[in-house]
Amino acid sequence: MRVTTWNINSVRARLHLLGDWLDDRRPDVLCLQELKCRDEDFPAAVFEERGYNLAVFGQKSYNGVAIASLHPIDAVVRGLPVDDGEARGLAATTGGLRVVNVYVVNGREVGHEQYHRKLAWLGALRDWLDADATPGDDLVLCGDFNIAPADADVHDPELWRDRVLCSEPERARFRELLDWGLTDAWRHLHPDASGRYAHTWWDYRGRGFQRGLGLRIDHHLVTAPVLARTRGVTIDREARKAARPSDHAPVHLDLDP
Amino acid sequence: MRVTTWNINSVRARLHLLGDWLDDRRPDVLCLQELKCRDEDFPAAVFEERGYNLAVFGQKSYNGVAIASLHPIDAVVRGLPVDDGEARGLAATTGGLRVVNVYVVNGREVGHEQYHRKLAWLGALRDWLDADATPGDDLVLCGDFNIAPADADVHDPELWRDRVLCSEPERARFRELLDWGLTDAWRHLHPDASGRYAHTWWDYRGRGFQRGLGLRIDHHLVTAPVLARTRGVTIDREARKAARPSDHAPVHLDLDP
DNA sequence: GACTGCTGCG
DNA sequence: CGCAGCAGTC
Repeated sequence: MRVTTWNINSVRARLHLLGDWLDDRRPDVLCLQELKCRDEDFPAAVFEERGYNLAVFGQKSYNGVAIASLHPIDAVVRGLPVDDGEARGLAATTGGLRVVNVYVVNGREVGHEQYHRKLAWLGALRDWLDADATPGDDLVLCGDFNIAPADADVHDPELWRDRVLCSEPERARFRELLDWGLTDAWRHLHPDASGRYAHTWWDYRGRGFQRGLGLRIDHHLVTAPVLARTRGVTIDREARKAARPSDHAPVHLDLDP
Repeated sequence: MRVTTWNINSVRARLHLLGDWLDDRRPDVLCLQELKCRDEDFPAAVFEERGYNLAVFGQKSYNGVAIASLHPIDAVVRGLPVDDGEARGLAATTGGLRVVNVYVVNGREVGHEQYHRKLAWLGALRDWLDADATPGDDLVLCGDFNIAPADADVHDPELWRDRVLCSEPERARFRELLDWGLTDAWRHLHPDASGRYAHTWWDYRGRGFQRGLGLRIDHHLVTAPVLARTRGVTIDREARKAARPSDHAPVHLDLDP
C-alpha cells in the first residue's frame, strides 16, 4: 500500500511525464498539490485510464489539491481546515485510510500578512483534527507543509535561520500537529539523515537541485496505527531530474500489507 | 541544389523539430521568415553544427528573416525593399544565386491601414528589383508573400473572394513582380494543380490543416536562367504534420546541377 | 526559473 | 490556435 504526496506545480504542465510516472510508481493513493486548474480543467483521463478514482478540489491559477486512488473514495471533505475560497485542503477515506491532503500557505516572508495567515491556517488544521479525527484512526496527513521542521531538513540552516519555511513559530505549529498524535514518518525512519537526499523541494532558480540546495517541506504525518505498518518512506528524486519537472519531488509512504 | 523557403513562425519555438528536419531535408539554402527573435537570440548553433553559414536579420517579437546556406554567403542586404524598422527583407549571394528572402506585410484586412502598407511594400519590392537586379541574373525571390496568386491557390475561392491574401489589388502587385521577369516556379510545374496538396499555409484555428482549408502563399519566383535549371518544387507537408508545427509548410525548390 | 492569466497578432 | 511579452506568485 503506497500513499504518495507530490506538489506537482501545475498538473497540466506535468502531463508530459505524469502517465509514465504513474505506470512506474503505481501509488495506491496519490495526493497532489498545486494543481493550478479548475475542476473542469483537471486532466482526469490520464488517471482514469489507469484505474484511478478521483477527488479533485481545484482552483483557477493557484492552489488546488486532488486525491487519486486505486481504491474506492468515500467521505470526501473539501475546503479544510477553513473554507476561505482557497483550495488547499482535501480529505477522503480510501483503501482503509483516512487521507488528509494539504497545501499549506507559503507565508511569503516572516512578518508578512501571509505569514500570519499561515500560522493561523496551521492552527486551524490542528483544530480540524481535534474535531474530525482521533489519533487512533488509520490516518495519514500529507502534503506540502511549506515547513522544514528542523535544521537537519535544510541544506544551510544558518542561511535559512528565521526565514519563512524555517522560522521557529512555523516549526512550533508543526510540532503542535505532531503533538495531536502524529509522527513524521520519514524522520522516524531516518532519524539522523540530512543533506540532498533528505530534501523534497529545490528552487528552480540557480539550479538548486543540481547544487543540492534543498529543503524537506513535503511530509507524511501518520497516526500510531499507520506508523506500525510503515515499511519505508522514499523521496522520489528521479521525478525531479525529469525534463521540465516540478520543483518538488514526490514522496512515497509504503505500508504493509 | 535545393533552395527552401519556410515561414517558421518563431525559430525558437521550432527547435524541437528543426535539427532533425535539417538533417533530413538538407537544403543548400534555407530562407526563413517570422523568426520572432532578435539577432542575438537566434539559435545559430543548430545551423552551424550542420555546416550552415548564416545571415540573420532579426527583430523582437515579430517578423525577422534569415538565410542559412551550406555555401559561402556574400553581398548581404538587410532591410529591403524599405528600411522602416521592420525586419522583412534580406538578400544574399550564395551558391551562385542571388537569393532574396521576403516576409511580405500581411495587411490585416482589405482597406486597413496595413493593407495599404502591404500594397506599397510590394510596389517598393518591384522598384528594388528594378534598381538592384536584372532579369538575366540567377535570382530567386522567395518567402511568405501573404498572397494567393489565383483562385486555384485557395481552398474555397468564393469564401476568400476579395478578402486579404486574395484581393485583386494584391494579386495585381504580385503579377507586377512576375512582369519584371520572374516565374512562379511551383505554378509553372503544376499548371492545373489545386486543393490541399497545392497549399502552403493553414490557419491554426479550426484545425485548418486536417480539414484541408489552406492557401498557397509561400512562393519561389525565379528568373529565366533559374527556371531553366528547375527540376522540381515540393511542398513539404510532412513538416506541417509534426508536433507543434509552424502554420506554414516549407517549400523546396530543386535545381540542377 | 517556471508556472499562471492577460493582451496583441495573424 | 499558438506565437510573443508582460505582470504576479513562489
